[in-house]
Amino acid sequence: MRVRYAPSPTGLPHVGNVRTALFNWLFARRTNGAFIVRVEDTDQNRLVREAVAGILEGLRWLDLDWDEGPEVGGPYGPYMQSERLDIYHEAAADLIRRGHAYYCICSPERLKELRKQQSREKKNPGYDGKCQTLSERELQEYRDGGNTPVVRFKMVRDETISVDDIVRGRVDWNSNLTDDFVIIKSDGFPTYHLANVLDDHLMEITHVLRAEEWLSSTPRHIALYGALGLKPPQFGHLPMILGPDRSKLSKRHGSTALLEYRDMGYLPESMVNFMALLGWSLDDRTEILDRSALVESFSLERVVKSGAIFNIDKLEWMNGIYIRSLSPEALAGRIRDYWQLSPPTGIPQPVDMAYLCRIAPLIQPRLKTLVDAAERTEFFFKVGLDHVPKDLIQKGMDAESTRAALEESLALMGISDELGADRLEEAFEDLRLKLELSRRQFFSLLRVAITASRVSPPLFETMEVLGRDRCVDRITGAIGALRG
RNA sequence: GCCCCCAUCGUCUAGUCUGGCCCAGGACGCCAGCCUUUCAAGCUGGAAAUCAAGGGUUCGAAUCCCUUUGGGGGCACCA
Repeated sequence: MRVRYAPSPTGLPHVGNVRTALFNWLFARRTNGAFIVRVEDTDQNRLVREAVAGILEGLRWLDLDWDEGPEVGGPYGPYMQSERLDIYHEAAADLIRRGHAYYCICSPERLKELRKQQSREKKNPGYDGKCQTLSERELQEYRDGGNTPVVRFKMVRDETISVDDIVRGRVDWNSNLTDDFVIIKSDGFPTYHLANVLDDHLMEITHVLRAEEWLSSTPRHIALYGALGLKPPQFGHLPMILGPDRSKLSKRHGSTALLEYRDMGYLPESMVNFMALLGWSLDDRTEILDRSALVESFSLERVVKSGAIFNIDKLEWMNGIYIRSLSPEALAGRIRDYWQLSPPTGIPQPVDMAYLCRIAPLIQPRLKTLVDAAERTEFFFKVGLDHVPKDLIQKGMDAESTRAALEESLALMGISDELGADRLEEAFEDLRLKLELSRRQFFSLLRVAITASRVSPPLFETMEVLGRDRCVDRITGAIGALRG
């Protein structure tokens, strides 16, 4: 099996696009086939130079490796369509020679006028075939004027074109509903239809798995394969990914580009798992499937037909699952890498990895994304904390009793060595009984003293990781804040 | 306007081919409880779908047939 991902470098690919790439990749890996990346850069106007790099970076982030394509090459290259123009020209010339295509010199103005008239008359928009009867002399005159004609495919007439789509079953079209479409543009570049069909054949693609938006141009492709004397590949039109309003996903729906999700602190493994479940499922219960489980179980038979809304709440949940499945060291590594990508304001970089590895298990169950790591861990790194007296003073207490409790705590820390969480808890529990405070009162004020926040990871584990000196500093700071 | 695709909880989906195990299962989210020094996590429970609607076929239909409605995609010298 040979499948391909054929992005056009007009910008950063969005998640729908990448989901299609993922399904192709999964199918290739599942069947021990080949996954090919081919860049469809035939539109010179919309071309974005850095786009190819962004596309490949996205694939690498998700660890979707390609067997042939940019950077890795392969026996069917080049894999950039802009480097294959001769192939398209030759094929177009052959189609013209055999009467399947013809030159067209109609101006954009005439085509626009034609469409306007057609919509006025409530007829189907489409080229009327005027240039089918173009004479050699007219063509020559056009060229002498410094113009380059386009080439149109002479669409077959009075036929039923059908495809046996892998996910949709059989679909039929009346060939008369498709007009004579352009296959070579006036700038000499092929249109998608020609380039795509030719390359899929030349690269021996066996299965074309693409989004449903392509379904309606499939009759053109099949007609093209026919005129070229080629056997079409198998087609499978995948459901689309939709915005919350159920329309085709686009920029106006907010974050749609794949790499934005990396920037928002999502793990690539949760992206892969989540996207795989958009339009595919294993069974009636399995939600968590890592890449190897996906490769093992993916099948086109279980792809659904209807479009799916990208539900970020579920992604967030799944990201939490994957974060919790990491070892503390691995999580610390992810956080460090993420901070390298977008440095947090309150935490000096580079960060002490040994320390971060001890912090990691404390925040692990509390993270939804890697973004959360900064605010959750900031107090571990800060030198002077800003204690808010009103947060320090608990219900049923006043500044004086709070200060007294902190003084006692400070004394307790002062006499002890570095202690583990369990020993700390025992010691402070004894102190609490002596002070006749409730657990809520005492541990809450201690928590605020230690972290300058009412919310934190478990208190004594936090204190253990911070170490005696930092704890002493913080309690001292808290006492100072109460006085000021 | 024309062509094509699709239709199960708010969302992702299982079940549809091979009618009965489905007065519809799971997950996210939501609500409640438990755990608990905070916040999470975890555990338990709950609300949530007249299976888009209507008509058939059948002893029996989410599943088969017909019609309707709704949604989406496409109709470029864009992909």
